[in-house]
Amino acid sequence: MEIDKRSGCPINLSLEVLGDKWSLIVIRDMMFGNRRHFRDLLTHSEERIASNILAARLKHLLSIGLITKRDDPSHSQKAIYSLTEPSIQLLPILAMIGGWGRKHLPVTPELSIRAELLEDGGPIMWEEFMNELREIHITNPIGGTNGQVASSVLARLTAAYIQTCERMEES
Amino acid sequence: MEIDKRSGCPINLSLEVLGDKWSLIVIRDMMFGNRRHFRDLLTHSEERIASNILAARLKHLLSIGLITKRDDPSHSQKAIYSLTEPSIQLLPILAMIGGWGRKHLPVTPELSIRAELLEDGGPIMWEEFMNELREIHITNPIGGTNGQVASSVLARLTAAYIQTCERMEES
DNA sequence: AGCAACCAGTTGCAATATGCAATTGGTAGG
DNA sequence: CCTACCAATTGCATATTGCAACTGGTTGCT
Repeated sequence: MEIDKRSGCPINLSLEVLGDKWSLIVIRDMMFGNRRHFRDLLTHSEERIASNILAARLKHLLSIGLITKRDDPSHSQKAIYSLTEPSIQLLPILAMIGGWGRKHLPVTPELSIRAELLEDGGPIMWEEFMNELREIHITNPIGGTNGQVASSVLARLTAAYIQTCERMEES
Repeated sequence: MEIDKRSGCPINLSLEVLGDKWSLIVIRDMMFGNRRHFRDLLTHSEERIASNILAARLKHLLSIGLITKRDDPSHSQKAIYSLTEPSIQLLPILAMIGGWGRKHLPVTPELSIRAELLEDGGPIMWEEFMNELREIHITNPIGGTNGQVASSVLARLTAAYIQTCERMEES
């Protein structure tokens, strides 16, 4: 991949790690769409990522510790990808990037719901959400896969989002 | 360049516009290093961007309205690049990206000074800084080029930064 | 047992983007 | 007139992305 080390500037290093068109999309889907399997990330995303690129991104994110990979006990060849503390701490940045895009770019209203909720919620909601993510991805990464999560913020966000996605897939 | 429109999601659109390895670096140098000319951006940056790539990025940023270009009255073929309101509003995001990198990546302490000051300053300082940027880049884009700016925040930030850069160029 | 559907990827190949060095046409100052 | 500087551009090698088809394996159903 890329291990240039162009400079040790924090912004530059962050960009060397996350500054491409797909890494943050993958993290976004894991974070807000609760997508934890290869197939989920591949097919249920708006942007139709190609399988080889998804594989490369996951490998890369894995190698720098932004996600982890576990076997899914329910299916011998299924893998569960989880966020880690560093990637969970990207939440405020993703929230602000969404807010910026919503303000300055030609976004689709339906797909902006998530960004809008996050923006309205502010730092307090972000903290709450991050705690839920820690629970789901770090404390109990296996159980969090299916729907038994009682997390209110994630539930609120994904409900609106998944509904929209499915509505758009039909049409 | 790229006008895919993979989806209208705010995060995705932002990434389509800024999700590469150089665009935010250029904005960073204009914003925090007060670099307004091609030559400045080309040679006085840590990461040694190539001239063709810098030209392509500037053209791209220009085309989407994140920067503007004016003739420099002091030199007929010199151009002054300025930030616009949308790119000035990227400041909090750059500040947070810097903070994240500082926390999770192997940054160089000297080059982290800027990110540290920004982080410590918090949203209040960001507002102040953004107002200074509006003054320098929008209200009075020509005069702001050389050193007569009395802006305290920018002065504080760039002083530490430029000093470091020069120290490193010597060695 | 047999078969279709699903699983996480991999492969080959074309299209794009990036990185580097050299060069361009023009201006400024001495 | 000559050197230094200006904002790029060109040609060419390498790296990354994007697309479609395919792999080897597992699961659930009948």
